[in-house]
Amino acid sequence: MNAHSGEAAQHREPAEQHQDTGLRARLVQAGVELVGREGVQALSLREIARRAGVSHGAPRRYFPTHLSLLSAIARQGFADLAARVTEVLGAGRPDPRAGLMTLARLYLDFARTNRGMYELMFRHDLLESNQLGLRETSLPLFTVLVDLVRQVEPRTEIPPPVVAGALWANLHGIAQLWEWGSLQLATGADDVEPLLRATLDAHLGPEGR
Amino acid sequence: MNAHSGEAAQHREPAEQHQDTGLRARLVQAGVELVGREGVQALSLREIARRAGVSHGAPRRYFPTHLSLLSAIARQGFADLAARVTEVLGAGRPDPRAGLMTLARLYLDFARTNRGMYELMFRHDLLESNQLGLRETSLPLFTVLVDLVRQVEPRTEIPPPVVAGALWANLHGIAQLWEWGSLQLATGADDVEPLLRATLDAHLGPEGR
DNA sequence: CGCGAATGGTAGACAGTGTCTATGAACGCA
DNA sequence: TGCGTTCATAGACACTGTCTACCATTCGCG
Repeated sequence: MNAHSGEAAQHREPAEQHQDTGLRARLVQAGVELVGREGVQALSLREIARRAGVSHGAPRRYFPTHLSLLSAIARQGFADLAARVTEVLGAGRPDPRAGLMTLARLYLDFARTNRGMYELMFRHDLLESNQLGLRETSLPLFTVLVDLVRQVEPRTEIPPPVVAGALWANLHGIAQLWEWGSLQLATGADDVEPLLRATLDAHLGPEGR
Repeated sequence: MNAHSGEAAQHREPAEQHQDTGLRARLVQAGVELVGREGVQALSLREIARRAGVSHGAPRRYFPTHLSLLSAIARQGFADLAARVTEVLGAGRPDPRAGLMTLARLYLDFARTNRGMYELMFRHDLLESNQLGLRETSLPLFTVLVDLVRQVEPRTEIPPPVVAGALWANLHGIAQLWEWGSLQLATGADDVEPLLRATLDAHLGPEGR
């Protein structure tokens, strides 16, 4: 990520996460807070600039277009998600099956508690999808998923990347349809947990196996 | 100014599906064509009005807001999808498993060939989600899915609606991530078919079973 | 020290958007 | 004939993203 070593530290701040006073970082920060508080539709360029305390023309020096600013905000979201994953999975994790369950729950939880950000992260019409550094941010996450799948089921005719892809798509679909309310309406459920267990059982085989 | 001289709307029209000259239908029609040709972002209220040959204020009489017009367009999309499903599944139904495969393929094919419309149909920020008649349009489709699931696997501890919900979410996720290109990038595949088969096998048990 | 230049932000213009309101044309019906 | 309802037009308003002209610092370096 990053890709912008040139910008970051003019003053060599001691890397304490607090206040990178550069406007670039302030804009992203303002965008992150804004999307968290008011959702994607609040992320107009001018409003972000307002929250950052600058004029509407200021962001243009760092982000040539609105989409590039939104992309930077979304990139922050991917980074946060990845951080949570490594934080949770980094600690000793003997059982890959349990790890996958944790990962799945984490994914859905992230989508639920960061609605706006999650929506932004998958609104390809708002992002520079084909730009370097965006999908690449979510790729290592996917390899983590593939590795876990490979561990939990080393022998099957279906290649682990395909299983992982199907599982990811399933989680993504659940996150989206659940937030939308469609799944509640369709299945009559009010808790996503059974759906989640059914999904993991489906892709990985039943728990006991 | 014109728009009225050449247009006398009361000339009989034999109810053949052709040209319901009412402005309301013309606007929806124009929107459907527009989203099919140029995508969701082309669906501005003023552009739709332009394509329908009326002023930008005209739609307001039939659709109080932009979202209500977009909702009507999306509703047309749901209707088209439902029509395709009943058309394909309506004929002799020998094997529910094959029926589900057909349904799944149809779903993905619809999403692929009607990208803009499919995107619109699930852009809840562009639709009056809690309005009557929208999610209800997709509900019968879901019951069809549940019925097929119930037939193919009558005994399992997981309730058929849950299996159907997970399957639907999976298809939706695949459609979305595939169209975005994420799944191709992640799995390295260039054909969605293996993913589709793996998904059905996962939720319904392996083919032979 | 001094001065040109680069850096980083402001402010205004422009076309486009959704919504609202005032206006007016055409028609049905008494 | 005249009135009222229906239906579309046109303009205004507050936004939006982009572009461009303009300053104000600050820095490099003679």
